[in-house]
Amino acid sequence: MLTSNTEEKILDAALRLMLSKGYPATTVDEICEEAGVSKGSFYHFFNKKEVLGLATLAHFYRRAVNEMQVGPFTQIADPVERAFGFVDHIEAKSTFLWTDGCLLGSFAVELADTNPAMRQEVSRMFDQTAAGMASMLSPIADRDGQNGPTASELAEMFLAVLEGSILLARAHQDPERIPKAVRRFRGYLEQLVGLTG
Amino acid sequence: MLTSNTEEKILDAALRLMLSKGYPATTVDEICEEAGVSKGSFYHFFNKKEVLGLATLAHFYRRAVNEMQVGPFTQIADPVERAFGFVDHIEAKSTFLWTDGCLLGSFAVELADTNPAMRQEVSRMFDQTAAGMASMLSPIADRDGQNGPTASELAEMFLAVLEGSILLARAHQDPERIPKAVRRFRGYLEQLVGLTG
DNA sequence: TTGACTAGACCGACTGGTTGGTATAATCTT
DNA sequence: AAGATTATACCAACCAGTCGGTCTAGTCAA
Repeated sequence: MLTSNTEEKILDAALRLMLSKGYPATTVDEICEEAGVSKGSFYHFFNKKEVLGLATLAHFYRRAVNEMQVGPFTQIADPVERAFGFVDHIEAKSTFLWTDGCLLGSFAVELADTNPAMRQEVSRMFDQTAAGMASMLSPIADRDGQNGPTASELAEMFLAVLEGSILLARAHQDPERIPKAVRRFRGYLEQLVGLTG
Repeated sequence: MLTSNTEEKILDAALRLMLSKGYPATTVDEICEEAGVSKGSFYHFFNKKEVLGLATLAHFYRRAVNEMQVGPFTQIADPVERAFGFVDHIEAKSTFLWTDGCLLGSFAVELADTNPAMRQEVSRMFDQTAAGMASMLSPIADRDGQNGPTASELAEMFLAVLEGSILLARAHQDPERIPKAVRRFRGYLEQLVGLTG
């Protein structure tokens, strides 16, 4: 193999553990044990725990972005219907993506005050995600006159509903709360287009 | 003095540190230093770190519940107007309450998988808060026929928007996102009553 | 009033175990 | 051989929690 799979085993183990216990509570020794890799190997690939943290964040984000962007909704011609198709797609993928939590949210909660580099990276990823959502939802915002929310406001609200419901789902040990929250947000969007349509 | 203020100094320091860095990353030594208290005193009042964690959670929750329940909106006679007054009150208090984060949310993210007692307590507090919100918002749900969301669904959505926006505000270091999210949620409620009113 | 006694508040040195990180040697792969 | 990779032993710093003991305020008998 061109690139050894040790690095990926470490990333997968780190992702699992950090989602479950958070960044500070996840120890390097634990990651090595979970990945079936020695500590020497670990520090060969990641010279600091923080480097692994950023790599794990990117690992999670790449996967999530891909899952969110690839779906049948991309084939829908009508912009408004495509927007709703996008929301339905998020709903369908939500438990698979976030049953164990969202690493962006976890890092935001745990590291925003103490680790500027990590906070900035999370902020950048949230902005990028919101921008993608805004472009998908803009047909709905456009149909709703001047008084309604803008596309980026809709995206920000969607993100907040998602992150909030992921958090509540963890607190209640009930992953189904995430798709339910997405569906309720869809109801809000339906009202928006219903007002003028 | 009948009861020393050492216990409260410890609780205040613990709240500040745990909001900023999270539970696992906050050390007992650090709390003692921040509170200006010796380690012996700490373990005189709290025999385990987990006991302090639960006490700090209760400390935060008591304060938040009080801030949320006491406000001019309680004087409004019309139920629907009172519901909107409640949302406005949350908006007004939101930066004061959650600029540094929400301990329920932090603990949910960090401890849901590893500390069952803590997770259950957070879950209970969220349920109680949602119940209070549901009773405030039920006049809006009632006015919106059978197809619309129930009062408890509105409350769950409000909670998700709040926790989600608190998280995003931390990620972006922009506390103003919280009241903005609350106002957008208010817009959603306005649409709900506008449909049949 | 005074002195013996008690209970709870408080102190800081200490311990056993864990942490992130390093040094060094062995083992693959080409 | 030679660089890339992996394994093991190890370190200083730090962690939660313990321990023996001091201090202070109050109680109560004489």
